Formats: sequence, structure tokens, C-alpha cells
Amino acid sequence: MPDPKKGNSDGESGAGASQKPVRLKELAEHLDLSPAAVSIVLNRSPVADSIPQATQDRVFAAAKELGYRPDFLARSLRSRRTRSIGVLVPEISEGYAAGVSRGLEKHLLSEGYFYFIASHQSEPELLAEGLERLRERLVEGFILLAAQLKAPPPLPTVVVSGHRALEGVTNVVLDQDHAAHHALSHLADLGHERIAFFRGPSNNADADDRWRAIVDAAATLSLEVAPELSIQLEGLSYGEVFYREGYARAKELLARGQRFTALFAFDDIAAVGAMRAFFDAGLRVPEDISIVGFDDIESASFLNPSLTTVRQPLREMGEIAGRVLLERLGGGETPPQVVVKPELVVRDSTCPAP
Amino acid sequence: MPDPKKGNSDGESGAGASQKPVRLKELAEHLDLSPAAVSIVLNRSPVADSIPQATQDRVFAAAKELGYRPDFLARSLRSRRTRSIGVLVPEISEGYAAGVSRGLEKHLLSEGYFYFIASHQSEPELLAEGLERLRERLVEGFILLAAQLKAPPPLPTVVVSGHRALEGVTNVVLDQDHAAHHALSHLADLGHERIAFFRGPSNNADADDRWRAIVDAAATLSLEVAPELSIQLEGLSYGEVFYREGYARAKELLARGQRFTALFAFDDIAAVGAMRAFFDAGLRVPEDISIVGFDDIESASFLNPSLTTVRQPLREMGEIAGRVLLERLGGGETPPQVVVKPELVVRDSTCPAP
DNA sequence: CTTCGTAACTAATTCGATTTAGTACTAGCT
DNA sequence: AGCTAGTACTAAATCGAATTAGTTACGAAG
Repeated sequence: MPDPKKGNSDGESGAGASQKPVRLKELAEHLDLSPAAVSIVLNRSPVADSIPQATQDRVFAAAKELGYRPDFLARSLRSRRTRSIGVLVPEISEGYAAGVSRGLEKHLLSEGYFYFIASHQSEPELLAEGLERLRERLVEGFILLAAQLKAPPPLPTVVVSGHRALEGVTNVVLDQDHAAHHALSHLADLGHERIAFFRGPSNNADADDRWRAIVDAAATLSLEVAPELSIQLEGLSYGEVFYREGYARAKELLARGQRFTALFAFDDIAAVGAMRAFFDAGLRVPEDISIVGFDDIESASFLNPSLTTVRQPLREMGEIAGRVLLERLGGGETPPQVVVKPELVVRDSTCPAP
Repeated sequence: MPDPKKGNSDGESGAGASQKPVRLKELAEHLDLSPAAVSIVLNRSPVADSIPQATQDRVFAAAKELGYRPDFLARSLRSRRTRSIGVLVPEISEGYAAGVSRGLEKHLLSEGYFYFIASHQSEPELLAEGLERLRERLVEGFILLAAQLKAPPPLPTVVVSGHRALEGVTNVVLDQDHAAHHALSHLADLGHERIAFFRGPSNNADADDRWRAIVDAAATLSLEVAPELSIQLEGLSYGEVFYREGYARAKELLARGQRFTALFAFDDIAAVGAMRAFFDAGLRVPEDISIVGFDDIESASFLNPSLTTVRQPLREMGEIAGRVLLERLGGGETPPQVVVKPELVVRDSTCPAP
């Protein structure tokens, strides 16, 4: 006799009712076939060639009718493929990471990959722990943002803004030399000679390379990088806001009492903070001080004044990271490095030196 | 004779070498015990009481020595628990979603949960598909941001900014009435009578509720909500920037030629866009037009002028979402709604009406 | 001296799909 | 008739751990 569970002969009851999923075995019984046969058909495995089309059609029809979905865990356990990747970002927040993250989805989702995300706060221990925990979950690869890896990770990895060549790792990096040259020659053209610099925090993957590029470019342009105008930004403790750091360091810069007519900030966020500090000190931007940022975050063109900045194609870098990792996972070879080009976006925060 | 693979008798070779993981079976053989016994000890299952402490110590020591990590898939397949949750946000980007996302990690990671994240672009079909794909991956629950659910999802769910009461769903919402009242009474106190409004896009979960709250609050304060000053923001197509929408709608507002002295924008991003439009039209903020935003995004206090806004405790809302979901998953009861309070942050974008 | 109880385990099943090695049957060829 | 070659499948092993139902050995109680 029929037991008193709610009868649902339709497999696909629209409402989000949580009826228990159909299993391969049940589907097979329904079809009067073995689970093996059904699996073979559904996965279009090579052996399926010998199975007549009529049967195959029956199988697909029944699978659809009963709403069969292979169990992800069982399948992954067997195939050792999870179609998942792990993403570690410095901080889930505005600015840089947000820009890159937007690009990640593009290729991944359409290929059936999902990603776990977590933050590493620019701390090596957190990064290492994140890698380990994600590996336990059998992700197939990593995408890391602004991470300073010491050793090659155990899985295919793409690092956005990674400057160390490591076995099995593809670095997606901006051409920092071009970037620095663009920014500084723009300032030089405007007649700026006393230029202040925000140097990136030591725990930032781009900081050293960008600084080196700045020093090189300055030399080429016969500009001075004055130590008394160079400010080292500090990394943030968890949850702090980087705008504040730009603000504080700009105040410090002003307190030094040194004359300068322009600031090249490490990134847009710090630039915005600095701009605020200059306003608070009664200075005008750009009339008294020109500011060049870095990144071209979404808000950059809407600020007051709008921000002249070196544009990193953040979103594109995210897309590249996703695509390159997929290629790797698909067995393709990938280069140790992909270099993307920056672009100087001149807006209203720069003008000729006073 | 030993085969020519690199000998590693130490289980824990520091470098990220990808030696194949130790299995329960191997560990058991090493210990000269059955896999069952080892499993029982390691999981501290009740039956372990009858196993002498000495043996237990041996097991733990050996597990550590060999670097044994239970296979996540095998374990999950058996236990039907994945310690994963699914997060769907409107867009991985600056502003609202970034703020909330920052709060999510707090409780989840420390409890061993990771989350998949994907965007739903405020489109019901993408949301539904995301839910389905994530469910296939056997996430244990969902956290949704600004999602408009039609039907209750099949798993424990927390919706941040969800205004529909649904079975099994906890909504974390802002008290929109307080928010509207704060903002409008601030403007009323400053003598503003002709106030323009940006109404949220129809695909935004907060839009209707907030608009209703605004209309109610205006009535209470005897303020007029003039149709000719009310502008409907449009939802965005994939990848667009919301600043631009604020900018465009503000231009449209100006083009109507109606006098107004203040704007209450749907959110900070739209407010920033509008501010830019006003500047471009030769208007001053706040002297000619006061602006009140909504959210208090990270940059709000660093803008020029800094933005008066209704603060949503975004990060806290994220934390709450994570905590509440964990409680649910742990078997606890959770309320259908958690209401958080807004706060008016008065900065420099508002001043007495001209 | 048998029986019971318990300590200390182990064997076997289960989770749900994939995959390899077979098997039964038919058709064709000599 | 006997043999091969397909065709259309199925049975059983596998992935790696968790769990239930036993099993063995030993000491104590009757």
C-alpha cells in the first residue's frame, strides 16, 4: 500500500519545495536499466556509442522528467574534479580588489566554475592558511590578488599583481615602468619639480616594483625623488579604511614644512584621503597641489576635482586571471607572466605648477 | 626495491610540494589498526570511550606526523555536510555590497565555513539560477544581498535587505522609517522645502520600502514630495557603473527647470554622481543644493564636500547575516527579521536652504 | 567450569556516482 | 554447425571516509 508521503509524480514541482533529490539508482530503476548504463548515457561517455539512440532518448527524457541532478559530492569524489577555485584577496572592499573581482566571474561562471573567496589581509600567515584550507576543499586552482607568495603553491595559480617568478604560477602584472613614466612625464610637462610621493605599504605586492619604476622614471626625466617628500604608507590592520591612511600621511607630509607642488599617490584611495587633508589645510587642488592617483577606481571621474590617475585595467586583469586559470586547468600551457598596459587618465586634479 | 620517486619519509615537507595526501587507510596501516578505529578516534565519536588513552594518543600523534587530512569530499559525501554556504550579491563592486561583504567573513571563517560568491545583477533569473547552481554544490545555506525572492529557497537563508516575509528566511533590514525621518527632518530643520528625490531602481530590494518610508516621513513633517522633483533611477545592465546613473538623472532633474534646494539620493553612489552633475552645471554644494546620501560608504567622509548621509551599518549587517545563518545551521531558531538602526551622519554636503 | 559483561577493536555497509571488465545475445560468414 | 564480431548492456570495483553491527579476548561472577 502507498505510504503517506506526499505524492509527487511530477519531478519538477516549481515551488522551492525541498523534496529529496532523485538518485541515479532510482532513475535507473524507473528506466529498467542499470545505473551504469544511465550514467554512461548521461555523461556521453565514449562507450555510449553502442547504445541505441532510442534508449539514449529515453534516458534523457526520464532524467529531465524526474529532475535528476547528479550528486556533486559523489561525482567529485570519483572524478577528483570540483570545478571550484579559491580566491584570496587582501580585503573585500572598495578600490582595487573590487575592480579585479568584478572581472573574475566572467569566464568562470560560464564554464561551470564557482569560487570560494576569503581575505588574506596582506598577512603571509593568513595567506598560507587560506591556501591550505582551500586546498583541503579540493579547489582546482587559486587566484590570488596582491599576494606575496614565498613558495609555489601546490595547485595551478594565477597571481594578479605578483612580481615573483614562481614555478607553476602565472603573474598578471601591470607594466609599472610605463605607469610611472606616464605619470611623471605628465607632471614634468606641467612644470612640476617638487613632487611628493606616497610609497606603497611594505605588505603590498606592487609597492616595491612600483617604487623602483618611479625612481627609474624620475631619473630618466631628470626629476628628483626627494627623500623628504617621500612618504611610506603603512599597511592596515584588519578592517581599517585606507582612505584614512592617505589622509594621515598627507597631514604628516604637510607638517614637514617642505615645499611641493604635486603628489603622486600610491593609489586612488590614498589620493582621495590626501586630497581631503589638503582641503582641510586650506590648500586647493589642483591650483596649489596637483594630485595623480593610481588604479582609476570607479569613483575617480566623479570626485571633486575628478582625479587624474594611472588607470589599471582592473576588471580586465580579473578577466585575464580567470581565463588563464581555466586554460591551465584545461591542460593548456600558460605563460609565467601576462603584462597589461596602464593608461594615464588626465582629469582635473592636475594643472601646471604654480 | 625502492621505486625512484622522491623519498619523503617526513610527512610534512615544508615546501609547497604537491605530494599526494595521506589516506585514512594508510594511516591505519601505519598504526596497525583498522580504518574504523582510527576514524572513531580522530572524530572523537562516542564509541571512542572504550579505546584506551594510550591508543588514542598514538593515533593523534601518527596523524600529525603523517600530516593526515581527511578528504573533504569523502567526508562530505557521507555526512552530507559541506561547511559551505552560498552568497549572492547584486554586483561585486564598490558601495553597498562591498560594505556588507566585509562583515560576512567574521563569523563564518572562524567556524570553518567558506562561501561561494556570485552576482545576481538584480535579475530574478540569475538569482534563481545562482540558487540552483549553489544548491547543486550542496551549500548548507544562503546569504543573499538585496535580493527579491519570490519563493522561499530550499535551504536556510538570510537576506540582507529583504522585505518579504518568507518561510525559513531571515531578513536583515534597516529601519527605513527611521532613516527617512532622520534625513528629512534634518533637511526640514535647515529650512529646505523644495526637496528632490532619487527613487531607487525597481529591481532594488530596498527601493519600494524606502520610498514608502520617505512619503510617510514627508507627510509627518508636512513636506511635499513633488512628483516633478522625484526621479526614478534605472537599474543597471551588467557591468555599468552606478555613479553614472546618478550623474545622468541629476542632469535630467536640472533640465526640468524646477527649483529645488536639496536632493535626497537613493544611495551614496548616486549622490556622488549627482554632485558631479551639479558642479558641472555651475552649482555649488551645499550652498545652492544640499545633498543627503544613503549608506555611508567608505569614501563618504573623504569626498569634497564630505557627504551627509544616512548610515547603514553595512559591515554589521554582514556580520549579523553570517552569525544568524550559523545559528540556523547549528539547529537554532532564528527570527524572521532582524532590524538594524540607521544613523544620520551630518557632514558638509548639507547647509541651510538659500 | 560455564556464562556474562565489557574493553578494544574489526568487518562490512553506506554515501552516490563513475568506470572497467565482463556477459548474453544476435547477425554474419565460412 | 561453428566461429567471430559486434551490440547492448550489467556486475562489480572504486573514490575515501563514517558508522553500525559484530567479533575476540579476558576478567569476574555465579
